Amino acid sequence: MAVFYRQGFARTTLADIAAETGVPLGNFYYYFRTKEALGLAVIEHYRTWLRSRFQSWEESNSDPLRRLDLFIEMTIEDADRLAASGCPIGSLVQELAKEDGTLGAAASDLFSVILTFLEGQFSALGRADHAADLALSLLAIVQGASLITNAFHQPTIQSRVGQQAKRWIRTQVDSATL
Amino acid sequence: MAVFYRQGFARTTLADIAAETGVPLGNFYYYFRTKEALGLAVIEHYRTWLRSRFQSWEESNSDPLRRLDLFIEMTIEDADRLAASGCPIGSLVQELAKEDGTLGAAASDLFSVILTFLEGQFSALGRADHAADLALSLLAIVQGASLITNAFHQPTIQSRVGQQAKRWIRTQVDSATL
DNA sequence: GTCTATAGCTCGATAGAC
DNA sequence: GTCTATCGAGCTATAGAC
Repeated sequence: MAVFYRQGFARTTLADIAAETGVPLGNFYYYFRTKEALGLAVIEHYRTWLRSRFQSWEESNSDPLRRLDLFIEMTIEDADRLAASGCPIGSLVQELAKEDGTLGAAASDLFSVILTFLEGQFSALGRADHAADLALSLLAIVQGASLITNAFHQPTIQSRVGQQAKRWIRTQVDSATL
Repeated sequence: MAVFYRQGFARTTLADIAAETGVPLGNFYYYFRTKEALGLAVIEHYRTWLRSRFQSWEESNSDPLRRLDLFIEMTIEDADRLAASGCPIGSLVQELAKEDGTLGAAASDLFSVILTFLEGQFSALGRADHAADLALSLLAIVQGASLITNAFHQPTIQSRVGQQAKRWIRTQVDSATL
């Protein structure tokens, strides 16, 4: 996962992973039939990681607005990694979306998991009418921020855009409360 | 440019370009010393294209708010291409940002060109205080939208997020006018 | 300047000893 | 199950005829 994240999927060779893990090259093909299968396993890991993250937020926090803040703050706390290699999920989606097939669909499905969570929070905040649009916009701004953060290798960008996103959410929620 | 855009830089071979253009493989190395030099030429083309686009908007339209709308509408009109292959500039930046060196820096510089234009419009709208942050946020939301649009291959996503972005701009500008 | 052929290398995947 | 050696395909880049 670490090597795929740092270098991207296509640019990472099995020899790279073998060197970093100490696992001999041939062993991978005992557990994974192809490099694509290895990629699918990584995507599956991200999926379960996302689900457990969201579940823990929903259990430990009853305020939907606070949960949306946690989502944004997570990316701000990760800003150093984002500046170095971008969002691990976003760059996976971007790289694999262009090639059709199983891998691209599996990666894109990670966005569905995120969108479902965000939509739930906006609905709970009284914006069930446009929850889907608001979720799309929030995911877009966070993903775009991490792309720019990575492009300029400047962690502060993620934080600056993140603060704007928090303010934007409040304008959307306040207009519903009125 | 078309093949790089559809397939990405790394995944595109010179044989692909030769097949699509009818230019024999060896000829490329008469005009470009390496594949990287060919990539730099493509980036340079995008840069001049961006500059002429922005200049034409500034000449034909005196309202900065209208110019920001034009920027968003451009991505909406391009939604079909975005759904198929993502933003040509954004995917270039994403792919090349991870590898250091000339190519990544040149690609990221395209974002600087866009940000400078957006910043100018926000400043003209009376938000000189936070023009840089607003420009970052607008670029982020448009780039993120195109990533999601591409991930799900659904052109409508770009339009839905674009409308949200237009509304967001107005809330930022109105608060300055008050 | 244009084109063909191919060198030199790297990668994913496999064979087969242990 | 673990590991080494290597095959075959495909890539960038070059050599050299025209």
